[in-house]
Amino acid sequence: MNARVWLIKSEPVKYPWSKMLEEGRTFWDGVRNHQAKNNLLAMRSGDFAFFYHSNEGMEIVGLVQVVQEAYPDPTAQEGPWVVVDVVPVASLPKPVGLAQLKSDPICSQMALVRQSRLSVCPVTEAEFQRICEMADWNPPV
DNA sequence: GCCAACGTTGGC
DNA sequence: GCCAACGTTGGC
Repeated sequence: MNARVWLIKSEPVKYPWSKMLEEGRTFWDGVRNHQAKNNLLAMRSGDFAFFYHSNEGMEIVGLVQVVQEAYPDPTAQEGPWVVVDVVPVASLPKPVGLAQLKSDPICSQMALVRQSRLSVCPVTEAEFQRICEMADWNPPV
């Protein structure tokens, strides 16, 4: 695939996957970390992102697609913060938990695992394939 | 509930 | 410019 793959985190208490499905489209706000912001800026329309539940659940539950590239965060008073717009693509048949990722030779090297506080991180092609496999899912790409 | 990782702030 | 103090995130 040409599109790149990312992973975005959300606490289910604040914005669960069920709400993403319900709303159909949202802007991804709240990023206040420069590394995460740079990742948002690097996203292109058509890129995909796994949707990860942090804190509670601690698992990848779905895939979204970027439909609007970075623009200023409407919820930020000031600063360089940006958001992107995403739409849900699919729920994973089997969510993939953090423990599973950690025990997998490919996925244990993920930015998600190595840098637990980074809320927007890149996913490699190999990691993407492996996660789809673990999720019992054939990506429509 | 605790703690590690890490970013930010402010004194010097 | 360094570093201690502190706040936040997120896993356990």
